[in-house]
Amino acid sequence: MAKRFYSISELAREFDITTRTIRFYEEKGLLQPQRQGQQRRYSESDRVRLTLILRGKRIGLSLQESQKFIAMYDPAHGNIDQLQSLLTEVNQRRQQLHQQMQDLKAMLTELDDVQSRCQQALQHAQQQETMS
Amino acid sequence: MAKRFYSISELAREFDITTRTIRFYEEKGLLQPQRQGQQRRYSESDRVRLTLILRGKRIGLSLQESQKFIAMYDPAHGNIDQLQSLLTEVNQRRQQLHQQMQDLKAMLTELDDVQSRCQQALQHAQQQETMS
DNA sequence: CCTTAAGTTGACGTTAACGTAAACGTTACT
DNA sequence: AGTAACGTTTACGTTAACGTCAACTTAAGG
Repeated sequence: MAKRFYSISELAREFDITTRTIRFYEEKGLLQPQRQGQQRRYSESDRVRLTLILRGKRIGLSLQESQKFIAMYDPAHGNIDQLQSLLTEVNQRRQQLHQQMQDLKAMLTELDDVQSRCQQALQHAQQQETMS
Repeated sequence: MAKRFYSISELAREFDITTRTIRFYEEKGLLQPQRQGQQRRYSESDRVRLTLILRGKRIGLSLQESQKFIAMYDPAHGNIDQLQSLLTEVNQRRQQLHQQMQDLKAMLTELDDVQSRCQQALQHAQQQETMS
């Protein structure tokens, strides 16, 4: 089984971020670790939240957006209206993510293009070099 | 054929951004429109650059990063060393984009999960409602 | 007891990416 | 001549996401 609890600097090392950053996330309401006296104790679920936040950052989400995403995941949506609005939000997010997918694919093929042209150019340049 | 030139507000309308934003991108060296007297005239290639910038933003790139991407695209890389370092940079970028792809896919499947659970809950809730 | 390592709470500083407002010029009606 | 509609520069304001101290506490080891 995994470890029961983590200290702040353990998490910082694991994810290669500073402790300041972790405390900042707490300040913004993205994490709520327990306390043992003064010190913060991070549970496995805190750790998961942190990975979600950082994944969000990698794809360009703001902390607020990541917060909303995480809120979507846990199942505490009581009445019908809430469920409805949650569903519409889910669909909006899906749209956005699909758009990002398209953008990523486009950029990747463009990179392929750059790469092959670049290699071509290298071939020529190196031939020139051996000629001189 | 497309239009020869665009005014700043035309582009602003088309891309749903402010003229301030466009001038800001110029300030940062991402655009270099011609001038006709005082006023800026944007060519088709300026317009393309703008779309690239905005696409970059959608996937979470900073303006500097977009700038580098765009710089990669145009073929003005003279000597061998430059070509080599360009190739390594291309590969780094590719890595990063692939990571983003993974992240996106993960989030999308999680959204699928949320959605189905959400619909389940709605079913139950609505049944409850007709019972009362 | 002293030091060292890790933790804590303020509080101010910084960078990116614009927003906002002032003060002004140019063209185009009417 | 007046007044919109569009453009310009300059400059200060703002928000997010931390960085960077400073001043303090707490726990562990020699």
